[in-house]
Amino acid sequence: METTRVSGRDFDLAHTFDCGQCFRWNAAPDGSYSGVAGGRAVRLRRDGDDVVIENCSASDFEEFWRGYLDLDRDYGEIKRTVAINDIMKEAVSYGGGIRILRQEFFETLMSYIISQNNSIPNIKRVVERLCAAYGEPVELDGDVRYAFPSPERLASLEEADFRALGAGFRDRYLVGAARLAAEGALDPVRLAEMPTAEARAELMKIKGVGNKVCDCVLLFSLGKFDLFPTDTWIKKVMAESFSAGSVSAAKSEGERIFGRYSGFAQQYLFYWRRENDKANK
DNA sequence: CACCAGGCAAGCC
DNA sequence: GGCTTGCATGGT
Repeated sequence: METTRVSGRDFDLAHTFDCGQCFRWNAAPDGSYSGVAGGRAVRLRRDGDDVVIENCSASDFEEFWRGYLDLDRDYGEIKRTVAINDIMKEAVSYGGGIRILRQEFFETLMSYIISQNNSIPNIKRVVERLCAAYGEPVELDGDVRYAFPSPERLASLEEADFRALGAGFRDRYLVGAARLAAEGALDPVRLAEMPTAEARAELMKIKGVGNKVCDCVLLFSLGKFDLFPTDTWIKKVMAESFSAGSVSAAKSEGERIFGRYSGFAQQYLFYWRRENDKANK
């Protein structure tokens, strides 16, 4: 099996894949993580100071994984810049191995529509069922995995099909988004080139996409790092530690303070606050 | 049994 | 603009 070796500097597998940004990566008992993206299935394993990507050829790496894993970015500089106070130092120290994955646009859009008023384990279940039912099979270690389905494939589904996967009331949003994407009305290249505010206005026209889902899609798939997605956890931490008492205040404060690094700061805070809550229960 | 989960749209003011 | 309510489903 072909493997590719990369630097593990500022790159921790658990931080990156369990920080809540993605829904299709799973830890094995040995600490490795496997997942599917870009129509490719791989396993990642730490080896000393390196990370080894299994089932990854040199061309797979250059064409896809280098960008997906955001390996050309200097996270040291980002962490120094966002560590502006004790809370941020704590959060950065806790999740210092997070990298913001550059996920595929359509998958991210559909996954975050599913995420609304839902729990992370359930989001993962529904997305996995969607892939198993309608995605192309991909092999890893003799196992069959499934790629995220294309817009064209999902555009042929009805509300009842999404409902059957456990999507609940989000079924009509998913139908609408899949059909828009299949029509070519949502061009990720064009959206990525647009200024953040314009891209937001464009995405928010989709039923089922509000402020938070919109910001997550733009941050986690199109590299709009100047956004500070504000969910229930970020609302909590911004109220507790930055005296920003409402969702709108939390978002505008976060973006004012962290600027072009808002998305990184948000993810350190989210991971730190949510994991600490789990630990204290 | 309630209550919550990486929210949102619609209706109201 | 901001505030309230209903919403499918599964877990605690």
